[in-house]
Amino acid sequence: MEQLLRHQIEKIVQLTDDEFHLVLSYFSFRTYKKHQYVVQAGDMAPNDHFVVKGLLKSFYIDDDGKTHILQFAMEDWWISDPQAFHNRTPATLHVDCIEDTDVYYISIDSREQLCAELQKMEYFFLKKTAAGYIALQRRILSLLSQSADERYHQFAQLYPTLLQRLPKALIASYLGVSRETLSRLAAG
Amino acid sequence: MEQLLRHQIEKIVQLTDDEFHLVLSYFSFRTYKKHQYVVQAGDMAPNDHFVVKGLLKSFYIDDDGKTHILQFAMEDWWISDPQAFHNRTPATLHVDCIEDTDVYYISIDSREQLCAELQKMEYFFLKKTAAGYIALQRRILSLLSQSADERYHQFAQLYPTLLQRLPKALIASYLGVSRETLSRLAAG
DNA sequence: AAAAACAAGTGAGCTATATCACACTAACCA
DNA sequence: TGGTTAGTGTGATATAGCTCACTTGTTTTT
Repeated sequence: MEQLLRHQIEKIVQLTDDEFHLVLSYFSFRTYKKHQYVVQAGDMAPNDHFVVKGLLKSFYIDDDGKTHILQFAMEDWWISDPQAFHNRTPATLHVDCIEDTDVYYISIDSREQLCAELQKMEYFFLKKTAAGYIALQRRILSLLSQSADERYHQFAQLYPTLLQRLPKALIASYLGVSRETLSRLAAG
Repeated sequence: MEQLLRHQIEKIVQLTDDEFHLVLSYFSFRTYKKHQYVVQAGDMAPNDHFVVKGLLKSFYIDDDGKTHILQFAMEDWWISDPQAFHNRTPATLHVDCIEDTDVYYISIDSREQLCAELQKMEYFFLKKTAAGYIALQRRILSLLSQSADERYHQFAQLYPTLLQRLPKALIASYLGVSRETLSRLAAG
């Protein structure tokens, strides 16, 4: 379970056993039930969460009360309200659990202490954030250039696991398509 | 001119004169003419560019030959093909100049050496990348939840300078709207 | 075991935005 | 300095995707 986190870090920087135990000491572990909220808009949300088991989503509720999904996170992924996390401001997003979920989480303060103590962890977080940035640019490009149908099929190809584990209505909300339209696309 | 770069860094970390000269020694300076390419899709593009003067765009050309603008950059902004930069792979985006432009640029290798030598610069780049990530999330949200009209007026409010300096067709491409539709929105 | 809530599909009509076509003006450059 | 190209506006028509309304099957909940 810890190994999942260690393995993820070691894709980018190598750690001795002692170093990994230092890293781990800055994290906490927690369990959530399906439907439980991890972050609520309006509250402070100073933690970033590494998913060990389960499935979550982060989403925004707009002025018309419509829900828009920004991110899913399953095993080996991270999730938070990044703005609330980095700027220490109240959350504007919600994060909740689609399945029973286990996470390791770390506060922004702990993360900065950890990076000060173990320099290569700052390199790790920099690489991780840059990779996230690139992924978001790709998603913007797909929203700008692809039809609903193309986006759906690309999603299906890219995340076959999520396709199975998620209700279609959530995928629709992530892709920026209505439930009904996605249902018609999925058929063809 | 150097001061612009120094000032931007010092919004996040403080530097002594010696430290700033060290930082600057890792950058190079270059001038571009309007219409000149800074990055061409297919080429290696290992540099990130800090704009001292001028205006640029990064864009993707899709399979139908349509252009989609990912980013503009004017004074005090950074621009690159992030994927090509971070992963040292050939570019998939183009970057070119909308006006005559001056930049300081740094290669990924130089940046990593600089961070190894001056730890707080790694903190600076981490913060900068995180801020960029948050901005992209906001843009995704606006693509998911807002109408063309709302996106245009939000852009106009957020970037009044760009509104004046850019041809409307480029703004349309950035917002994911046709030139004609944007022209009709701009009127109302 | 019944009732309620969730998930998925589908028809009918509507609307925001795209596309195509043309006109006009201003800016650039040979 | 006159010809070409860039920028903008606007009408007419087409269409992808939305909304609303209903059905049916499947999990949860009690």
